[in-house]
Amino acid sequence: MAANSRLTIAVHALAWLALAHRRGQAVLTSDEVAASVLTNPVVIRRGLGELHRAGLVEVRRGAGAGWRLARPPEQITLLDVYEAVERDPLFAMHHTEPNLECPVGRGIRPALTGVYDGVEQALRRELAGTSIADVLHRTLELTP
Amino acid sequence: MAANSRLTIAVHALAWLALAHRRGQAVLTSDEVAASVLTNPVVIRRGLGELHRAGLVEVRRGAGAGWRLARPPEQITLLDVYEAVERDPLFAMHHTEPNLECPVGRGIRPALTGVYDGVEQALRRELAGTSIADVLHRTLELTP
DNA sequence: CCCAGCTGTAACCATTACTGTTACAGTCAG
DNA sequence: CTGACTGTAACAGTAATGGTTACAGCTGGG
Repeated sequence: MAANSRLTIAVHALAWLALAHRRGQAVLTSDEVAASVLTNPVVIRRGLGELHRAGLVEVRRGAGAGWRLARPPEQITLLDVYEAVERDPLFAMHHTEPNLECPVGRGIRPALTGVYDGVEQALRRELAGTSIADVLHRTLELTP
Repeated sequence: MAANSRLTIAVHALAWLALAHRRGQAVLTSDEVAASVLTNPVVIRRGLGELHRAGLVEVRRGAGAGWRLARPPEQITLLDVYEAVERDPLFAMHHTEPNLECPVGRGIRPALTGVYDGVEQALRRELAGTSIADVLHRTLELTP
């Protein structure tokens, strides 16, 4: 499925913002986040930009600029993050329309749409059950 | 996520095999399946090849060759198909290992692995609840 | 009011996956 | 033996991703 790491990068950045805030550091620059994720700052700015558009983080420009969470980490779920960074549906339909003269070709798309919708709902329910605060908690728990 | 249509193609092919069998046609060639999906027969042979490796379909070679379901469509779930055609996990980790000197970089991977596993389990449960027979039923229901 | 320091974004590259296509060797029922 | 079909390699076009450089735009603090 050519899985991407955007959700991982975004959650990592948010958890790092949450921890920094708890430690008294109001904002982090894209360079500072990139130093934890170990990637290029532009990749971080792109990812945090999507989260900003979704209202999950705030950004200050100019001197003393940087990023911070727009609301407490308990109130940001992985579903919020998923919706912010993921555009495509889980499963794609046929690239070209199937043969409508075949009974299967005619009815398969709406039938699959129903099933796929159910799967996406299940995935969303699961993602909604975990917050950035939960992730941070488990992260620190695992590395004493 | 660069979603692909392999699951869709595979389910379409299986539903078509199930219907053809019900109509008295023992096997279908890749050309016949391709005519319903409207794609190249090689694409079908590739897809059905994966299903064959997973034991979901049987194939006969030589003259009078073709494909058929290895077991009744009620006993083939979309989870079976998903596992046969999808290799990558739903969400990828960082491409490069994060900074282990950062507490978040150190613990984020196992923390996310736990969450991602839960999501995949939810997705699998959902897929396991639908069989090829169900899909065929809904397909024909929607196109009288 | 200016400037250092940072964001936002365009542009480009290498890599990879997917779909579609041609070609051809291997297989086997009749 | 042969025709019909499978299995698979090889290749092309398209697209997404992650990484990188470059640079215009913004703004708090001096």
